[in-house]
Amino acid sequence: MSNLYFNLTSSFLKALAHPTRLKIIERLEQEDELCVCHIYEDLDLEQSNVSQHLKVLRNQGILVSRKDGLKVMYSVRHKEVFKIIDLVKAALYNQLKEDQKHFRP
Amino acid sequence: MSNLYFNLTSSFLKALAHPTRLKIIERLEQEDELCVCHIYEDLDLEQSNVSQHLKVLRNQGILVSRKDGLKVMYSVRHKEVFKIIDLVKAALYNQLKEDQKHFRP
DNA sequence: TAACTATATTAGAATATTCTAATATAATTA
DNA sequence: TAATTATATTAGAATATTCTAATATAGTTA
Repeated sequence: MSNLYFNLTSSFLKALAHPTRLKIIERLEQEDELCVCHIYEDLDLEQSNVSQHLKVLRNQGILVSRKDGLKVMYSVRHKEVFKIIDLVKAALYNQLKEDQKHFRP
Repeated sequence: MSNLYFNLTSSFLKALAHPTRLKIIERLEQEDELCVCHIYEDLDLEQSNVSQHLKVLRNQGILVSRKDGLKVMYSVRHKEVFKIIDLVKAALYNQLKEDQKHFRP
């Protein structure tokens, strides 16, 4: 595999690798499409901070946005993203399950 | 989902999100188990740099190591990791394919 | 046990990420 | 058109990541 591939892949993963950005993506799995105002109210975060995180995700092609009057509506571009996060969750679950074994009383 | 879950997930993703660490994991998919010396020679990197990256991956539970004389052998702990990276690759591929459409001459 | 080999750790500089606070932009409505 | 609303951008401080170079540790062999 080429250097380009490793760089693109790590950039993609880096964009996902932040608690706030994962929360945004989770909300967008539940709601399909949300305006910025709903996202930062739901997550109880600063508007500018959420805007910055949304920019990271959109720049990486993970989210798309469209204007709707004053609002900007965001949504996940490709559903694969949800699958990736689910797999990470599964991997973490298996790791913790195995770690637990070594602590049996 | 809890804050703990988002933090664990983002830590896991962050550990994967580096070109060198992705290269290490790719080599370990081809070879199953490798000593540090083979890894840094293959990737043409500093020994201490590779040791640091291996530490990140092991701390996150992505790699495991065992001693074999002077050498330390590393391997991927759970194959799910390969699947995660493959899915990222697929997502990137689909994104690029779609981007391409908008540049048709 | 001294020298050697493989790996790990540390310090510190360079760079990148993240947040807050302030400000800018763009669309809407009075 | 002025005020309002929703979002984006910027500056800059705080923190985190990454690399190199030097050194430490641990196991092996002469």
